[in-house]
Amino acid sequence: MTTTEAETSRAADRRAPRDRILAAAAGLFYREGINATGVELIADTAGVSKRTLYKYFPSKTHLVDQYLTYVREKVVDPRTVDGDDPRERLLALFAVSGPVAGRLRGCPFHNAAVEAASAMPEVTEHVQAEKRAFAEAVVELCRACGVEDPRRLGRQIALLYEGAAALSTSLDDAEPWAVARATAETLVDRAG
Amino acid sequence: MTTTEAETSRAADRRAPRDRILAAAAGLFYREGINATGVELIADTAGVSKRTLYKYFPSKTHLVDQYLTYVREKVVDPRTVDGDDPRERLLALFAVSGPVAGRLRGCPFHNAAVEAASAMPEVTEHVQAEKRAFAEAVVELCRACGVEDPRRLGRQIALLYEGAAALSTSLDDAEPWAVARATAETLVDRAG
DNA sequence: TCCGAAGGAAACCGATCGGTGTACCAGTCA
DNA sequence: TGACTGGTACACCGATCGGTTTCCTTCGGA
Repeated sequence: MTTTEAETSRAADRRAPRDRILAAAAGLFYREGINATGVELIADTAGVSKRTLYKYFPSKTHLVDQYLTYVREKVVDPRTVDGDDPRERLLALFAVSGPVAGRLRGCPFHNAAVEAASAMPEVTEHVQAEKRAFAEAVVELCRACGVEDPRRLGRQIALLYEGAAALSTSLDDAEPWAVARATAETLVDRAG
Repeated sequence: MTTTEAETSRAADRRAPRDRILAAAAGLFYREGINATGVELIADTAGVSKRTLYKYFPSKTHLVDQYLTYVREKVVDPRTVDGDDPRERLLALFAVSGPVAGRLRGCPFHNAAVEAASAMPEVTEHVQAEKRAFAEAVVELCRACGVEDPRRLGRQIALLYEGAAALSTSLDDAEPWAVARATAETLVDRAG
């Protein structure tokens, strides 16, 4: 008991702050935007002093970068979706991601790329790599469906995904996700 | 001669500054991002003093709003594309807009919505209205094509357009535009 | 020739940003 | 008990932002 407490407290106290900071940053960056979120607010939200934040993340840009890595593991990812039927796994991409209370904010990676613009080029590269990996995973999933031209279909699906994320944000309406799913269904069945 | 000179000089001197400011702001907002562009840089680029800029635009937010109005008239717009064949007019949407030297920056409206985020809610509304009008115009074009379900096809085309704009930005590659065009072609012919 | 409005240059303002430096405090181990 | 470690609280820094004000020049019209 005491040993367990000691262990967890040691381990938790050493790792918890970083995770709390990352979780706070993720929520704020995504909902409020990267440029609109100051490091002080992140620190306060995480229940941590600014000094500690800068101990774990040498700069805001590093924090943004780690945020993207962090969010990749939480977001609907073709490599993460499990199930037997590859067709179902493919279409599962178009389930509106998570219980999005309030405003739809679209793809966090694309948003980051837009906000980073010419500043923070490392963020731009990170997003680029992520999008490439995503498209490749979709192609792989299409290959598992046994369609004739998985590369072609995969790019189409990725395109629909991106369009749904973007348009649902601009319109603040989830309908594009449904349209995208229906269109993807059509394309998949046609390509079979 | 003198009257003409006097007239043009009067008219030009009174309207030129505003247009120059708007043009400068449009280029900078689009290429460098809205938040990353300061009003001082806009004024300098337009060859105008900050004082004059604030004479024509009472705040940066107003300038952003006018920028969106301004860019709508310059961007490929389904209501603007002329030609006889509605099918060709529809597919013309997917020509990469303009001679985009350097980085692809996607849809200026969507970018503005992302950058505005929770700040500048009037910009968000402006973008929302624009996207709705755009989608409606695409549906109208689909109706002119005589397809069975123009609403459905129109939303699909609008989705592909948005996806191409977003994905080409994230990947910094124009290929999504070609994929979108090809997919649109397939959908149009299928829906005929 | 004088006048008055318009505009340019630049200082200035308050706020906020990312990032540091410092002094203090709570546990832990010897 | 006493040093060490990691964290907090908070003032502080320089830079930059959106926006304002002041002073001065210019130039068209009576």
